This record gives sequence, C-alpha cells and structure tokens, in this order.
Amino acid sequence: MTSKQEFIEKLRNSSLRPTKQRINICEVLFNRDKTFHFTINDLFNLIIDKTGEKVSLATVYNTVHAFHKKGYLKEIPINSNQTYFDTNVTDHHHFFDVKEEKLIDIKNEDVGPIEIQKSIPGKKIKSVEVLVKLED
Amino acid sequence: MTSKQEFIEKLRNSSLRPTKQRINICEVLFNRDKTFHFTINDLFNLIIDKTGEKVSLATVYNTVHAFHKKGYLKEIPINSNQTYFDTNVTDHHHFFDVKEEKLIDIKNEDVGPIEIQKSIPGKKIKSVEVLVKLED
DNA sequence: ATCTTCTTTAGAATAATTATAAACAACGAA
DNA sequence: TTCGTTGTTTATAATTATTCTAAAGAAGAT
Ligand SMILES: [Mn+2]
Ligand SMILES: [Mn+2]
Ligand SMILES: [Zn+2]
Ligand SMILES: [Zn+2]
Repeated sequence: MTSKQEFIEKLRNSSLRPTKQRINICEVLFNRDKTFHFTINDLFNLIIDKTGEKVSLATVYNTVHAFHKKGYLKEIPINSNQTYFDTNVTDHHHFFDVKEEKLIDIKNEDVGPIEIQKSIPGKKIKSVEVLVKLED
Repeated sequence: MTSKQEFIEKLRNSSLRPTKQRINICEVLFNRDKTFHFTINDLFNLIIDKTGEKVSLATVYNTVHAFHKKGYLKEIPINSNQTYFDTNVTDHHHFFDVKEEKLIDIKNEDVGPIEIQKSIPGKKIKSVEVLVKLED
C-alpha cells in the first residue's frame, strides 16, 4: 500500500500541486504491486471505476505527460493508434501480444547485454529497447 | 535501376492492378540503392516532386498498406505522430535520432543474436526488434 | 481573509488515418 | 475492338487520439 504522502511527493517533484484529481490519478497509477502498462484511455476509465470520481481527460493527459517528463512513467515504442505508457521506469524490454494488444515485461537479465557494434558520429545512445512481437 | 516489370510484379503479388498512380508510387519506393525510411507524408510529397504527377493521399495510404500486408514494406515501431515505414524488409534494427526524427538502419550482425530467456505459453515469437534512441 | 498563481474542465481545434461513393480505368470474354 | 465486369482514383467527409483555450474554481502564501 503506497501512501498518499508518496503521491504528493511525486506530484511536487513534477511541479504539480497535489489536487484531488491528481491524487486519484496516482492511486490508479502507483498503488499496485506489478508493473502497469496502459493507454490514456485505459487510465481514464480505471480512475472512474476505482475511485468513483470523475476526472477530465485533459487532466489525465497533462498529469501523465508531467510524470513522463519527470521520469515517473515510461513511453513504450509500439505502433498503435494509442500511446502506451509503463509504470516500470527501470531499463527493461517488452513482449507485445499483437492479438490481445497487450504488453508484457521482459526483465533486462532475460535478454542479456545488447552490444551495438555501430555508432553515429556526434550522437550518443539514450536508450536501447527490444520489442518482441508475439503471435499465436 | 529497377524495371517497371518488377513494379508490376510486386503490384500483382499484392493483388493490385498496375495503374499509373501505383507505378509512380513504386518508382519512389523501390527505385533506389539504399534503404528508405519514410512516413506517408514524406512519400506523398516525394511522388509529386519526382514524378511530377499528382496522386491522391488515399491511394498512397491504400497502396502502402497493401505492400505492408504483403511484406514488401516494414512498419517501424516508434512513437511518433506519424507512422514510419521501411523498404528494407530484412531482419534488422534501428537508431532513431530523436532530434532529427530520422531512422538509421543497424544491420543484424551489428547487434548480434538476441536471446530472449522468457516465453509466453501458447504464443510464439513473430519478430524481435531493437530500437536505439540517439541524442546529441 | 485576500491576493496571486495554478488547476480543472467542457468544448473547440488539430492532425493522422480511414471510410464513402461517384467518376474512371483495367481486364477478359466475346 | 467492344462490352461488361470488376477494381481504382479521388475529393471529400468521418473518425479518433491528442492538444489547445479560456472561464470558473482551488491551492498556497501573507
Ligand atoms: Mn509524452
Ligand atoms: Mn499497416
Ligand atoms: Zn514495461
Ligand atoms: Zn530500416
């Protein structure tokens, strides 16, 4: 059980005032055991389901982007009509079940070090992510 | 120099009749030495530039999707407001220069075998792709 | 309590993609 | 070739995720 104080801290660190709406967003995002992969729309519906309170879609978008910018959320690179985010901000990789449209974590140690034997002058590596598409 | 007959063959294989518009699309897509990474909008503008003839956006979308379905084009998984495609349909990976919004190929042998030490029951691996984000 | 600054929200705007349906072109049989 | 059929192009509308706007409301400081 994550405490409300932690949510307030996360919000403050993201330069956001701790409002009722934003705390509700945090409840759904961070009060969990396992990693959470979601689209904005998933999140929006879950907030209503879990907290019983309404939040505007704009607030969800704004808050998610602030958390993403601060590093409390990760954006997962897949082609979909909606953007996927992840509460697991550690270095890791993903399965994407194409049929179910669902993401599954792959721990870094389950892939092993990835050595990129090529470099681009003047550029440095920001991230290395593996996406494994799954089919039946 | 790729021949027009090859374009016609590609179109037929994709269950498309070889029309003037589609041949023009093929000219821009396949008449090249190096791999070509593009968005639909890139392609649309290049067709007008290179062939001097107009094509409707809908035709570009439809033709690209048919080629993609047939396997003549690859879709590159990155989060962008536009979808990126690739004429290199071999197994390979990418740098993505975030600032320039440009994709660069990484040959398979420049990454080495990627061993996924995890599996999902009832699912098999369809593809494994590495995306390396670059910054200055 | 009051003032200032930030926030929420409904609704409008934007932009990529997809759908529609009428005019048009490719094809194959006669 | 001509004709009939089937597939195609295109302008335009529809859809949909995301962002913007501006007015009303809440938080924080003094
Ligand atoms: Mn973002
Ligand atoms: Mn596609
Ligand atoms: Zn994850
Ligand atoms: Zn490529």
